[in-house]
Amino acid sequence: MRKTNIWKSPRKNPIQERSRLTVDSILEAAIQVFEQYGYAAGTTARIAERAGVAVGSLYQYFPNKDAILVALAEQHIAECHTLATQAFAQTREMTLSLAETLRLVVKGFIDLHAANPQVHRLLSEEVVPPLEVQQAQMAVERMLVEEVQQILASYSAVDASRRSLVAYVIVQVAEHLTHQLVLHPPHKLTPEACVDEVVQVLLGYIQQQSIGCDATRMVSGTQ
Amino acid sequence: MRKTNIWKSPRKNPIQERSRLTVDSILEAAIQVFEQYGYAAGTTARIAERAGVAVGSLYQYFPNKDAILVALAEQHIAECHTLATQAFAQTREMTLSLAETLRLVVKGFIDLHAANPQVHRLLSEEVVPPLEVQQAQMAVERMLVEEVQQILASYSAVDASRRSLVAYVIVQVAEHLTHQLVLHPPHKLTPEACVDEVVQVLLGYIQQQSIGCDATRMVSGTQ
Amino acid sequence: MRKTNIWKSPRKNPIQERSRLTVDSILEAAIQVFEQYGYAAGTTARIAERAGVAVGSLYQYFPNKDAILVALAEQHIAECHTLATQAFAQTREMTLSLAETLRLVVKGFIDLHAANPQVHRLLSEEVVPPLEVQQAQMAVERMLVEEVQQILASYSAVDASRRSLVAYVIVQVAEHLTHQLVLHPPHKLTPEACVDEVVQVLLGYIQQQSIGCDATRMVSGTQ
Amino acid sequence: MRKTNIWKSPRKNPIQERSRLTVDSILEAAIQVFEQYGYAAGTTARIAERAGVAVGSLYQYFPNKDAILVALAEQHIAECHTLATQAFAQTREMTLSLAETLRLVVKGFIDLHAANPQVHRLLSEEVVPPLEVQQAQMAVERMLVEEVQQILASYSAVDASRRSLVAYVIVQVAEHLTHQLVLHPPHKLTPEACVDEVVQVLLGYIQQQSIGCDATRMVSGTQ
DNA sequence: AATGAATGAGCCTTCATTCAT
DNA sequence: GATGAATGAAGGCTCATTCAT
Repeated sequence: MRKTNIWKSPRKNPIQERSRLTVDSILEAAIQVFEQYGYAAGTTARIAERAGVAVGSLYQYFPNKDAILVALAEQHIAECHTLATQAFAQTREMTLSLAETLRLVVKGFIDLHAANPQVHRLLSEEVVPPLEVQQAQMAVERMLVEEVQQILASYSAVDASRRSLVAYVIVQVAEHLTHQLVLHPPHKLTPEACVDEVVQVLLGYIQQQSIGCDATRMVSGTQ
Repeated sequence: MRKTNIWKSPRKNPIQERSRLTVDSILEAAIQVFEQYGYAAGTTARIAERAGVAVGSLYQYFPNKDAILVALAEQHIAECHTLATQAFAQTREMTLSLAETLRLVVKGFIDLHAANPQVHRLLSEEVVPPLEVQQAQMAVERMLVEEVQQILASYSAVDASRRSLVAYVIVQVAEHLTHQLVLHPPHKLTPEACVDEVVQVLLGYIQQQSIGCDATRMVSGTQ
Repeated sequence: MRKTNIWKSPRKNPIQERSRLTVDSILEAAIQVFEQYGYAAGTTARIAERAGVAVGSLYQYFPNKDAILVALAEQHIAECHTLATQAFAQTREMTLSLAETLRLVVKGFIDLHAANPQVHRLLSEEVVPPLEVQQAQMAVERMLVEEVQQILASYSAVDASRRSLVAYVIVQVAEHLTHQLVLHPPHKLTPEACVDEVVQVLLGYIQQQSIGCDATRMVSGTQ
Repeated sequence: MRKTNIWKSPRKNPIQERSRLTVDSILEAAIQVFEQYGYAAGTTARIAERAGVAVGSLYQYFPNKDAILVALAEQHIAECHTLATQAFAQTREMTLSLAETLRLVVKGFIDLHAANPQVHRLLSEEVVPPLEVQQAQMAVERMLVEEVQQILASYSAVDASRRSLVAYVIVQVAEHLTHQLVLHPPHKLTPEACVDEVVQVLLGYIQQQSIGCDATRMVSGTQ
């Protein structure tokens, strides 16, 4: 993945019915195989076998191994985009407290990760995807940051000058904590308790903003 | 890495001067090569070449490729342990506000990651290390959580019943944010400003604790 | 061969026509290459080259180098079994003198060795085959000893108490002499003359039995 | 061994005391290592280690790995020559029956093999030695055949025209049977009983000669 | 002379990719 | 379009041999 940077787009647009089924089964098989063996050791032969097709057929739809990962990435990113859009739409439709809104957002993040933990892990950790995919990932992240920023604005929770930075940090924290949660769920903690905890982190951070900008000074006063 | 789990210890103990030099150059080269190509594509030939030795020499000191990573891991973990111990020792020696203590802790985390960002990334993301190494990693994390817990206790900042959980979350957040900071330093933000931001997140979370346990209720009341 | 004792079964069952041809050409090439270079220096690359295929094809049908030898062994042992069965069946169908029967048996042994002298040499001398193959070899030998024993019984040539031992010795002698004959045919001696000689050794040994059990005493009396 | 046919003589004649000790320890170690790992897998490093010297020292006395085997061979062949000469000298000094003489000869053969079974196996089976060594081996064998021929002559046991052939066969049989005996001693048979058996084979064969030259005719007459 | 670290050709094996059927 | 046998470059690793110390 890192070595060969030849990322091409799928060879053909599978319009026909059977083609689509084949492509889907290959992608599904790829997820399982990459999860079980990792990307490097997840051979095309194994993917084809699990998909129930011949290697040759695999190469009929994907010009090379990397293209499978790209397809997976694009699919995953699109899914994320949809999920995020829906979640934020909800927060706008309903009239909620900041905490409840945050809970909804965090819930959305968890859904994002739960959708395909393996693919997400693959893309965010094991592999360095092609620029094209990286940009798509960053676009989604930018969108998340912007949405959070709007939420902050709508609640007048944070000074405008810091809103962008705070939103970025919130996305980072939410991203990592939910990621961790989905991949390594801590026993002795119900999913709801987990969400509560993440919300507390974010809420605490936001409330901190209205107290003062300089952490040291702020806390000094507290003591 | 995932497939073959044969992790052995180094072949010979490099006592002699020349040996140590060779081993060091191999480890240094390995870091660079793994960083540039990833673990799977980071071939032993490339490592040897960059180290300026023959492959044979590499295998004189490491029984196989995985052993190089283990050596790297052990070296890195030891370094982390030392760094963490020192940082926490400082917080105890000096009389500081909670915020200042947190800043010291965050500074320690950043040093931890800055020491060998690539190796850290390799171990925490790309690769599934042998149990032995995993346990060492977990031991360090447990130690971090415990130290943070003691800090919380010394400041009576968090209810005893939640202290352990809060400490765990703090370590997670600090861990990820500093990791992100070191690997992808956001331009338009000085390092100090970064530290401030992380401290605010943690501080906000901690102060949240003294207000109420249930985030929703707590915030509802606030509004 | 001695070091790594990982013997697996062939990777896939060659059902298709082309596959079988490839497998056969590989086995044939292996015989030649092992004969010319010995097992250790008979590299898979050389075998593939002589077989006119790529190394990859070799590994499509054999999981590793040892598996080739195992296949060779099994093939050879099966051939031996068939040959031996046929030879002994002949001796039963026809009414022959002991000498003529022995000649038939010796002829069978020679055919056994002539079938694949190189493979036989490989298995019996150069290499330590896996237990599985060893047992098959021993099974064939046991069968030979038993058949010879029955012949001895049918001719009442040897006292029952010594029949088993004598049969064992006969097989040993026949085995080695014919082996030697096929591999290093002595010039100045026609094949028939060779057979005659072996038969004389065996016949002499058998006739010795009816004279007396103690060689020394027996011969002393003769002088 | 088969691949590289570069057999040179030892680099230097170890006259000095310490040198001889080193050479001897290397040869002794080589025997053990070749026995345990086989020739191909018996590395020079292991030999040196077991001999308690550095690899470099090994190469001070032997130009390459094969040279060690040659030295072993020459040593072994010389030993065989000595042993054989002594054994046959005995048969001449004493006045013995043919059977007793044969027993002495067989005893000699066993001593030959018992001296260094491993080296003998190595040379006669696993490895194709250089022409030089092969010739030395053949010279010893020729000597054995000649001695046996003289014994046959002295006992007027075999017609002069067949004496050479019979002697050759006797050596072959004795050679193989004793070889087998030493390497795979059959349980349920005392060493003495083994010797008896071999003597019987040989004696039977010899006595056969005085009956008739053509096995078929001879046996036909018997019927 | 002795040492043992260094060397690198060469071995076994894998796997992405192609192409005849 | 589908198949899967064939391909061969490339990777991990070994070990006979050399040479600076």
